[in-house]
Amino acid sequence: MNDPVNANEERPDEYDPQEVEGKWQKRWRDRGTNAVDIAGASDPYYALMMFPYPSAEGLHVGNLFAFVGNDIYGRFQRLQGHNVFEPFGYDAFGIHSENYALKLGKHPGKLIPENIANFRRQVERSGLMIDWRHTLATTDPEYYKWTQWVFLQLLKHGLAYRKQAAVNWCPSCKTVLANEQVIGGRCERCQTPVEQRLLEQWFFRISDYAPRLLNNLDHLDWSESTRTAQRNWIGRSEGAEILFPAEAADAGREEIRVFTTRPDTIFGATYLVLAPEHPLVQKLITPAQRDAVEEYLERTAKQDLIARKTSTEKTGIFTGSYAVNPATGLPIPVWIADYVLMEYGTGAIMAVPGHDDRDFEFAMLFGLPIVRVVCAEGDDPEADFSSAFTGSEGARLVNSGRFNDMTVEAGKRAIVEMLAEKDAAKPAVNYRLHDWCISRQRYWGPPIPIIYCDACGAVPVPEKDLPVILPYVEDFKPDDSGVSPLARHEEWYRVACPKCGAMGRRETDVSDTFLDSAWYFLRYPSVGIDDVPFDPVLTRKWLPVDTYIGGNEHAVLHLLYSRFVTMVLHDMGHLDFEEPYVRFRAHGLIIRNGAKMSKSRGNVVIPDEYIATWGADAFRGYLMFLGPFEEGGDFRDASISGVKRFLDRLWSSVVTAVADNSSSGSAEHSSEVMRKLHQTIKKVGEDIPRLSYNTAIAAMMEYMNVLRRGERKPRRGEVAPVVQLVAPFAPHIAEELWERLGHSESVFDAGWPSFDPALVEEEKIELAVQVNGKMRGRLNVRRDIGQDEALALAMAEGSISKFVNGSPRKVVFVPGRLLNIVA
RNA sequence: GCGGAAGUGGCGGAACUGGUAGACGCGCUGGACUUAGGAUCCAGUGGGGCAACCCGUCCGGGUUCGAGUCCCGGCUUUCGCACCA
Repeated sequence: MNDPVNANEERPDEYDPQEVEGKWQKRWRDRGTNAVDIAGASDPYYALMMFPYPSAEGLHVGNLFAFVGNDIYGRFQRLQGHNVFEPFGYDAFGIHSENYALKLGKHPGKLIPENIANFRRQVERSGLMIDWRHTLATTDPEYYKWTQWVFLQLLKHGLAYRKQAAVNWCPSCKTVLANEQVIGGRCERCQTPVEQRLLEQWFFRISDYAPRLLNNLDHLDWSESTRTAQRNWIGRSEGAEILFPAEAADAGREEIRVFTTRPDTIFGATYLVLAPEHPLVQKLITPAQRDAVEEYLERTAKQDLIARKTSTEKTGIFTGSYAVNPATGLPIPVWIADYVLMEYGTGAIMAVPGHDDRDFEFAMLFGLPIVRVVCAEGDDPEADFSSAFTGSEGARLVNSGRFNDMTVEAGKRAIVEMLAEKDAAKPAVNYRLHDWCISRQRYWGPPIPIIYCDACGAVPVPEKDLPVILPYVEDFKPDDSGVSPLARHEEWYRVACPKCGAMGRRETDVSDTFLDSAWYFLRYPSVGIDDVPFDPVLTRKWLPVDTYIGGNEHAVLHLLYSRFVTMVLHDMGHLDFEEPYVRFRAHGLIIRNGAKMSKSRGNVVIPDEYIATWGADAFRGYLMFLGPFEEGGDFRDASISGVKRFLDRLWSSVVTAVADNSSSGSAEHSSEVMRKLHQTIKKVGEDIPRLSYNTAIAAMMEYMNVLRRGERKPRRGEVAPVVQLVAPFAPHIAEELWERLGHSESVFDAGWPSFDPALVEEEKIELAVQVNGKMRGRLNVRRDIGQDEALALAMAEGSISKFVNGSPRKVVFVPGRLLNIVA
């Protein structure tokens, strides 16, 4: 590796990143360069980055990649004249921190401040334009006081409720997980198979907001991939709810409600299936079947979610009862099977084995009848099945009485209409989105502000009594009792009921970390204000967030929850907007050796050593030059040197220009250099808003190549604008060079250079000449050359005209670009 | 299985609405300056051919004067979701 310190000893004016960066970081602190006038800003711009969980390992390149990408954007907006607010904070509660503390045998309350201090050091060393007066940590009582307040607002408006529910339980983390934290039946954090448990939990009614959360997506300026992920997660399905009359085991009449997206296939519904947890199950078991069914129910109840959700083989049992298919009037058996989920739809389905893969598999296994009711064009309606036919395009209904020959779409409408007349069906919409379980049986989170009283029930802690402080306890290790470690601390949870004064008991669960992060962006401008969570005036000035940049791993978790909380606060009148982020861009992932960075793979890159070797500016530039910001890239340190060389050359060009006093002022400029300069200003200014950072850097490199290959030394006017262009990427060197160019103010207050559109256009161009679409030559001509003249010039070239036999049949001319002679 | 994104030199990647494929960088080759260089500077660098030229953007078709870009079919990689009725 090269050694900038030694190099510096030999040549005093050599670029020494450590010295330059240290100098400017200190000066930014001393001068308050990055501080924003929150109350007085006239042109506010809120450039938000996702706040990190302050891990003990410190900031890794994945974090830094995202932060730098946002910082460049923010600094660019500032150079455009905006008052840019770029705050930073810490998502410091949660299982991450707690598990790590447990591993070390330390208290998270001690560990987190150390980690935060380390993060801050790293972030400052990286040169981010952070206003440190507006930092926050979710673990700060001054912050989580308002997290608890948010919970109380939802409770007050009936959007928080408590229910006993089968929840995802991670036996390793010993806690309940949200559906979003279960990946493929396993715990998101430790990959342990998740089990089912019944616990009393607090839920938020996010499913009530499903339609709005879905519909608003159409109008948000967000990365398409993120919007698609949210749409899929919300999972809207349109169909019908259909009633199947059934006779219970005791001869009573029952109705089984099913949800289907394919009402057109009802003539093929040859049996019904209930989820094992379905409330009608007991009523439908006939005496003859009782033992077998009870045995089955017991077996499925014990089974953990992973076995149930990922098992490929179907299991099930006949109840002994029959229901009536309202379309055919025929009796069909009612089965129980665990492939039907109680959480979705009505917990019961009409099985159409001819046209659903799962039903087909089940019917084959248990010998249930399979009827074809939809037929692709040209297929034989009476042919045997080898698999379910699930297609619909161009298909027609068959074996469906008077609906025969209808298309699938027409059949859907007609059949629901027919059944609706008998009150046996109605159109229905279902969402996959479930209510948000926010209870966590852990220690390291904000206590849920509820007090249970024998007389009054669940009583909210009065807002004036917030925060409910998380007590410092040494004994915070979770156990598998299903209750929080706080439930072992009677001195904490025993408290008077706020309503009646009788002795009550605090809720001992804490809330989900995602609640902490669901509203943090509202707090930043108001940090330091302690009587409201977010000041109405400041909020109106700064929010919603102008640009949010973050990882797509939060496409459905954090981004959906924060949209929900914002909508709720809007509906309550606390906010005058209902979407928190006007513009969201997902950045790519930095991988190493083709794999995602992770501690277990041992391929995590810590920025510190790179910054120590190359400087923050070169490292920032390298991260951005790696590939398109929205796609990420493979980290390989080999090519950092390219960016460093570019900065070295910029440095020496400016130093040379400054030293050469003779050329200051209005010296004549080479027109080639000036043209390239103006083209570069234009390109960089267009690329940054598109987050096309890699091509912006390439453009600056190109310009520097033109400049240094020129006949004479670079002059001020040729280098000063580059210092401004490079400033968002490499802020320290830019400040230093800007100062050396004789400016006393920060380069970030110097504005963005403008370009002369007339200068951007080349007057001489290379016109591409093709014959029959094949490249045959290039003509160096005036930009505004006409077709006839170009053709004449082309035909005069022997190397071109030799491909043209006789006179051209056709000539295609694209002015300024290309001439194609079709012979 | 469903959904998203993507396949371009030795490598990372450029190429806005179809119009000069390979910008920029790494690496590599040669040269200069040097006691030396893993520093710096200069030149070259998709493949084939002495050359004229020919071939080249995952594969196969198609549209077009012209396709990396558009259409149809297939393959591969990758990231989400996954018995959602």
